[in-house]
Amino acid sequence: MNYDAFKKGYGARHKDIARQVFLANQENMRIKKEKTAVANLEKILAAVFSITYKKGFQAMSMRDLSLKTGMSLGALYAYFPGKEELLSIIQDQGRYMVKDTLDRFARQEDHPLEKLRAVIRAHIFLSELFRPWFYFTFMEARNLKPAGFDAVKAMEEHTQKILSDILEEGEAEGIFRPENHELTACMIKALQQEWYLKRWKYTRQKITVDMFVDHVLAMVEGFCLAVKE
Amino acid sequence: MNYDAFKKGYGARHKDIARQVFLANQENMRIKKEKTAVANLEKILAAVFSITYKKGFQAMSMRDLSLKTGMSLGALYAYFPGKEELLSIIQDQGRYMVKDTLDRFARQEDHPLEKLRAVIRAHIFLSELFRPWFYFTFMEARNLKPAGFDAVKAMEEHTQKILSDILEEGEAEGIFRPENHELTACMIKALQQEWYLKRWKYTRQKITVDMFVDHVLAMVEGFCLAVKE
DNA sequence: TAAAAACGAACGAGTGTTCGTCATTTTATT
DNA sequence: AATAAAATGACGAACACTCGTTCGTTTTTA
Repeated sequence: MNYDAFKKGYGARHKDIARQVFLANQENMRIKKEKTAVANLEKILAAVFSITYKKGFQAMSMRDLSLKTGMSLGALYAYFPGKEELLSIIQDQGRYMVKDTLDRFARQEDHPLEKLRAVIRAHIFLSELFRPWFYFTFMEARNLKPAGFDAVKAMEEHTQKILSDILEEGEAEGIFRPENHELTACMIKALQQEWYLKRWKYTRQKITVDMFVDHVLAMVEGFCLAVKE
Repeated sequence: MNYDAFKKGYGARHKDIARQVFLANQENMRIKKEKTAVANLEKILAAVFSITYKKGFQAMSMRDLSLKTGMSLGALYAYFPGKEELLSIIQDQGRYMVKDTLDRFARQEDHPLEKLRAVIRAHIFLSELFRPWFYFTFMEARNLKPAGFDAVKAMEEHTQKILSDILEEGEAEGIFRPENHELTACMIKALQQEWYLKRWKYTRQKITVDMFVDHVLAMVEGFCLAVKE
């Protein structure tokens, strides 16, 4: 599966994500009608990503956000209780998207090697499709309150476990070499993260997602696969 | 070479780094005597790292810094022209340390495989020794002005080239497999960065630098080494 | 003509930075 | 060795500004 195939198969678009955000936080919003809420949330999210990509969430002022969205300060506060809560809302949604997708792709395959490939691919392709979300989630995690940051850590360890479980399973079947699978899972996660943390580099070097994914898979398989005698 | 050996062999300590910072920025400081300057710079740097690790540089106020260092607001401004310049000073010094060390270790070895190992090890061990510098350099890079950020990009590509050159050289000698060495260099850099970006994870899982380095090397060599017939 | 949504001036708290003043150390002179 | 003079460094109140947030009002929608 390449990126285009993934993109077509993966239903959700930016508007759908905005709708999910609305439904999940409806009780904290003063906006009643879904249509207006979703449309404006989409504008707000896009503006947040655009502004914070360059200077970070802390440095983004509500006036920046007002200017970028074309909405007034007062209007913005109808969509979220405060700046800090806006951060949590985005982080929560970002985590939900990743967890939901990875679990889904892990269940689709049966053979450990295919499962490993599917999960690694899904993560990188998803991070390409929702790059701003991924970048934001990583870079702004430390601005969360302790409870929020704990959720980030838990999520990191959850996705790590998905990978190490697959490796474990594959070792039991004699497909993968015996190794420190926890550590290998960490390495895989590091490689995945590279893609959305340093996109400027790959854009400049004209390296596509598909090339990147293939290289990651080659590297992981070269290390993990049991040598055939 | 393990971390302890690296640590002993690597001369510079925190005080020496503070001295380098003083000598490099002496003309912008109102402090004349080296001894006082170095002692206070050490306090300032430590305070900056301690504060920004949790909330980032933008969110650190000069009053936070004053409180943590025990120095008055007025005194702080005798050591750097302004908050933004303080950021550049730390970033510049961080880059200088990495470049200087990597170039040194690359020159020490002759055989491509040994050179590759030495450079990878040196980078990770250095990031362990000066973890706050590395974390700060990565996380606060986007707060720099365009010129500063360009320097960061150039540095990233310089260290990538050190690695890809070694791989190229090794391929010519038949030691390494023919591959997209640029991309492999990127992967190696991603693995190295993982160590200082997610230290909390490795501390919790009781994984030492030496274990981490060995795993990275095993992975890289498993992928790069030509198969012996 | 209500209900819903958007508006933006106003508020108090917190920001980076300056500068006149004071304490301390070094140098020069007796 | 004692003292005066000069240089150095530290201090923190004060300034102009920006921040997140509120709320009474106006505009738009149904």
